[in-house]
Amino acid sequence: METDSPSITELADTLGARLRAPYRRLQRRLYGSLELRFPDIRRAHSVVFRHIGPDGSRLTDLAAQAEMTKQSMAYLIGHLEAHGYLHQTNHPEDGRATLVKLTAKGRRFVETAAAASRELEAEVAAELGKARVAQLRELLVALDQALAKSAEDAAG
Amino acid sequence: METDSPSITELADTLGARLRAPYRRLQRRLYGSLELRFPDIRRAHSVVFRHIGPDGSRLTDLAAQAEMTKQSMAYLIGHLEAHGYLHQTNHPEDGRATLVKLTAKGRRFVETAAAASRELEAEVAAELGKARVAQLRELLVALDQALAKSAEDAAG
DNA sequence: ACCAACTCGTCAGGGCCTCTGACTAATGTC
DNA sequence: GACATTAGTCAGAGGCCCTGACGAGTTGGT
Repeated sequence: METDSPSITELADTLGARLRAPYRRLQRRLYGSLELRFPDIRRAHSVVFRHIGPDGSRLTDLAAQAEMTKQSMAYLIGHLEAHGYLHQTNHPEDGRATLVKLTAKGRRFVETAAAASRELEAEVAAELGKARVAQLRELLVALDQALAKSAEDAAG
Repeated sequence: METDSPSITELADTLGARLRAPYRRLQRRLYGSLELRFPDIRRAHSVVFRHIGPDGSRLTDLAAQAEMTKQSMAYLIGHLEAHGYLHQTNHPEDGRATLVKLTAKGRRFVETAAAASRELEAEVAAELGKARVAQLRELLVALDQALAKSAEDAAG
């Protein structure tokens, strides 16, 4: 209370800090609105829903897309299957593989999350105006590409 | 809805996804460049450096600013103290409290991280141009405020 | 000056999420 | 058919965050 001294790094006003603040806020709002209806789903599970294909995906592919180990992905999938969001079957073309698919409940979650996301974005648009939101989106895509490009240059 | 695309949610093109991509990339680049020189420091520790004041901070204040429990903050501080980035002393004005301060090594880390951040940002500016980076910053601040405001409205 | 209420930080314990290493079973290659 | 590769599992560990309970110190009312 007494030492209200300003933090060190936050003063640096890095681009990362500027990105982090709204990202965290958005996350909290979104998961906050979903946790009542889908209490089994936690943040870690979002990578599964983010990458799973409409016709199902292999565990290995999901793990690769999420940039995590197969074991970790299996842990997440196990939880979601136990709670009825996914089901696993033998892959029809590869006896080693499993095919992970959304159940009806899983699809319902994805749709609810998407709707909540759209609603949040509408609130933002009401504050900022559609034009500025569009501009922000465009700049974020450009930023991502710029980072990808300069990473390549650094590696090459 | 029944497309052949590899992902479901990523298609939704949410603002969160647009924010996440460059944020993650930035994080990876930044921590990647630091881990060789400061292998003891992991991502979880960043909240300590982010909030610690130039004259030190109390554990309780750091925990509150990081929005975590005092126990969790103590865990992080313990690690950083063990590796020489922080030191703890009795608080001169409150016998219950400790004062957590950066050591010289800790300050070196903060400065190195800030420099790496500036360098990354320069690379981005080289791609996008200074004007667009400034515009992006401004929009990110506006977005954060918009989210804060609409959260208030929802709560009130 | 006292005592109750509060606050600071710690100890103990647990859960979630991710990792590494070792393994089996199925597939692909020669 | 022999061998390397790939899909996924089992076992174990560590990192990071939580809750609950606690002793020590501070604060405010009387």
